Amino acid sequence: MKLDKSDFSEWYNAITKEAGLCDLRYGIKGFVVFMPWSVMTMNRMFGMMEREVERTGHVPALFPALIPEHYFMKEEDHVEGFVPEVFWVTQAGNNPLEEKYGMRPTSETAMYSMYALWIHGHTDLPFKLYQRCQVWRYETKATKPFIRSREFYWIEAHNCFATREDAMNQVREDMGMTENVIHQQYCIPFLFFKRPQWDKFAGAENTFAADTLMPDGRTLQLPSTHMLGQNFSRAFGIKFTDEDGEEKHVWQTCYGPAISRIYAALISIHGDDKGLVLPFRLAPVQVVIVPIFRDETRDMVLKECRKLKESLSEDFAVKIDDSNNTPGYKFNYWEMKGVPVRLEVGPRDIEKNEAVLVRRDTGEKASARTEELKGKILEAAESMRQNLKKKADEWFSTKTSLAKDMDGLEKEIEQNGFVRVPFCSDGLEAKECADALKEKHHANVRGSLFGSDEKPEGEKCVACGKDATIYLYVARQY
RNA sequence: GGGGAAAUGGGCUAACCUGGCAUGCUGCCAGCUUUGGGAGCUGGUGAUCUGAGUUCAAAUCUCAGUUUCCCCA
Repeated sequence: MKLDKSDFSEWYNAITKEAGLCDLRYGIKGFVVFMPWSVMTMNRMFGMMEREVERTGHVPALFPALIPEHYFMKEEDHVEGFVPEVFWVTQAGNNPLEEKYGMRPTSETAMYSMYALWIHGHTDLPFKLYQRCQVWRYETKATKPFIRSREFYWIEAHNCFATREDAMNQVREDMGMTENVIHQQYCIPFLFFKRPQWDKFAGAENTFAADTLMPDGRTLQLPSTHMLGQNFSRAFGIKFTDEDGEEKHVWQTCYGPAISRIYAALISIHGDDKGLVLPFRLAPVQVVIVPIFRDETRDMVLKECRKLKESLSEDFAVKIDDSNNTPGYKFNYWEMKGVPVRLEVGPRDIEKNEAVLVRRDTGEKASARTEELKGKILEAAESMRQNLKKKADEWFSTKTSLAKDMDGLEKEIEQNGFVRVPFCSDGLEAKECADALKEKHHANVRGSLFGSDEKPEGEKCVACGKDATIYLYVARQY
């Protein structure tokens, strides 16, 4: 099987099949079977993200997957935004239900109906809860495994605070978690944008989203964190008595890293023409031992491999490939799977008390003394993490360009990536301008760069030509 | 949301135009054999997406459905 990443769409379809990540043959549109190799990595991703979420004071809970319609309808904007993509349960057994139940597309309305019962006083705050679950959305856009499907797997954290300021600090903490895990550990680069008003989460005051880029230059939204203000707390009656004895509505935030989608970015950004390249800590098999033997050396070599596996298993996920395939086949197979470290062990190595260590990212081979292997593997693991991150960051940093007018935008958007443009506003009144960009250039406004206070001076909006007040970033989008 | 293409053993595919025995590779199973970059031989296993229509006869023609892929919004 020949992979060619220069045709990303083909590469992506091929790798999901060849590396055994998912099976599209289930037969319901947008519903995909995730297979062990992807699930094992996503489990590790979940684990790291959950540790981070708990480190920052969140506790876990699990809410029902079904949401009664009347919960769903409480917050007006939320209804408008989400109802078109809800799957509804209308019948149980042979009996039609009196009230239909929505399969959660996100859990605000499920969780906040309970929050209203649980939160009473300021000592209950901050209130930080998360759950790991799957959600369902009736997507009308083209579905693609992991990138966009009608059922996906995520973590959602839902927090309540006494003040707007506390809530805004949570938004910043969410961004920090995203940096710590998704950038530092998954080695995926992104920019945080403040979404324009016409593209925020349904029911939120403001939405901040981490956008990465796929190899074809189109952007993919990773976690977003939302400043909900008091929209939901008013709709659901989540109130607390403050120190001053006054009853107030809580200020809320929510944060949603979609692990299955982040996985799509992970495999796409790091993969190459030989297959997946997995960061060491996310690999289901971190070290694969390939024994090399002839008939007469077979038993001896396998015995040494087992000894080696035993000595390394305490620290790493190790597998011996003792199948009857040839070494070349095994090399290609495990490279396709993205296993970070391969150890080749044959009679020549055993004689010298060594093993050949091969790292997946560079293909570099080096012999190492058996007793030094653990250290060498740890070294390679850290070096690969840094290398993957550096490579991805460097590529990503070249993918933002500038344009001052439509002609410039037309030219730059063809190179793909983000294009920074002067814009009249990011308020609702500028939606028409955004629609114009979408129509003319298939370019989506992603928002203003968070934390940047760059102001255009004397520049005109690329769409309407009025005085520009803000720089926005646009990109073609998944 | 609009348009196009496709669907044949587990995977890839031939046959489809011009209706009549379903081809090859790969995988899988068994045996032999083989191992420092995708080995070989022998035997075996396994398929026309679903439903309707036309016809003596449908993988092939017609219609509908489902799913997948591509392009546009």
